[in-house]
Amino acid sequence: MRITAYITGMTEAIALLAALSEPTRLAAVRLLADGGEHCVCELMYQLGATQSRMSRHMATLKAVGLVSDRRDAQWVRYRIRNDMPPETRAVIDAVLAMPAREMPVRADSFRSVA
Amino acid sequence: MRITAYITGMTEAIALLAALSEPTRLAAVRLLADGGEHCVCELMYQLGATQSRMSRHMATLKAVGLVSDRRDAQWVRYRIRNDMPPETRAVIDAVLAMPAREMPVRADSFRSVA
DNA sequence: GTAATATATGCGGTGATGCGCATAAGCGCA
DNA sequence: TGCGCTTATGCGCATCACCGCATATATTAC
Repeated sequence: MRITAYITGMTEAIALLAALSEPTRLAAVRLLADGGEHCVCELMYQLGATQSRMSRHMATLKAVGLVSDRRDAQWVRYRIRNDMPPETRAVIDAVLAMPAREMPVRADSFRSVA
Repeated sequence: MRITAYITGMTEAIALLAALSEPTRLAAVRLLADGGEHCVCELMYQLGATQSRMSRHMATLKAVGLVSDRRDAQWVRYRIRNDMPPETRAVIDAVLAMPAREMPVRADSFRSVA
C-alpha cells in the first residue's frame, strides 16, 4: 500500500495499518509509547537500524500523523502526537497490547472442518 | 510485508496489521464483522473484486487466523474466527471503529513548531 | 459420464516498498 | 569560516505484493 497518502484517496485506517505493519516502524511506535521524546539517533541505536532507514521510517510515521517532530539543536525529537483522533489512538493501544509472540505454525492451515 | 507467516519469524501483530492494511481485505473483514457466513462469490460481488483476487485475499486472512472457511456444496463460506485471542479481536474492533474517512491533506507535513 | 457453478492456484507482469550508499542540509561551536 | 554531529534525501537496486489470465479442482445436477 502506498503510504504517501497526500495524493491518493486512501482511508485513514488503511494508512494507519500500513504504517504500523512494518516491523521497525511498529518497534519505533513501541518506544515512543512511553510518551517521551526520542531523537533519531536513539531510535536507530535501540532498534539496530541504519540512519537513513530510521529517518525514512519516522518520516512515514509522521506522514500518517502518528508522530510529530521538533528540532532541538542537532537533534530532531520525535514523539507520539497527542492530538490524534481517539479512534486512532485506540487502534495503537490495542496493537501495542498484543504480545510480541511470533506467528505459530497453524495446524489448520487447510480447510476447517464443518 | 510478507504475510506468508508460516516460515518467517513474523510477529503476530505484524501479520495481523499487514493482513488488514490491504483495502479489499479490510473491506472483507468489515463485511464478515456481522458474524455471519459469506461465500467468496458474495464477497466479490459486494466488493467489486475479481474471483481470483477475492479468493487469494480470503486465503491471506485465513493464513493469519482471522477467518475460517467451510465447504458448503459448491460454496466456501468464510466467517470471522471466534476463537481469536482477545488482543487480536480488540485490534480488529478498534480498526473497524475507525471512520471510513479519507486521509486529510495535512497542513503540517513540514516540521512541527517547537 | 457431461455440464454448470464456485473456488483455488500456477504463471508472468508491474508497480510499490524497503534498503544501502553517498551526499546534502541543519545546527552548534571554536 | 570551518569542523563535527545529526538528520534528510536523491539514486539505484532487489524484493515483494497485488493483479489478471488461464487452468485446475470441487461439488451438484442432469
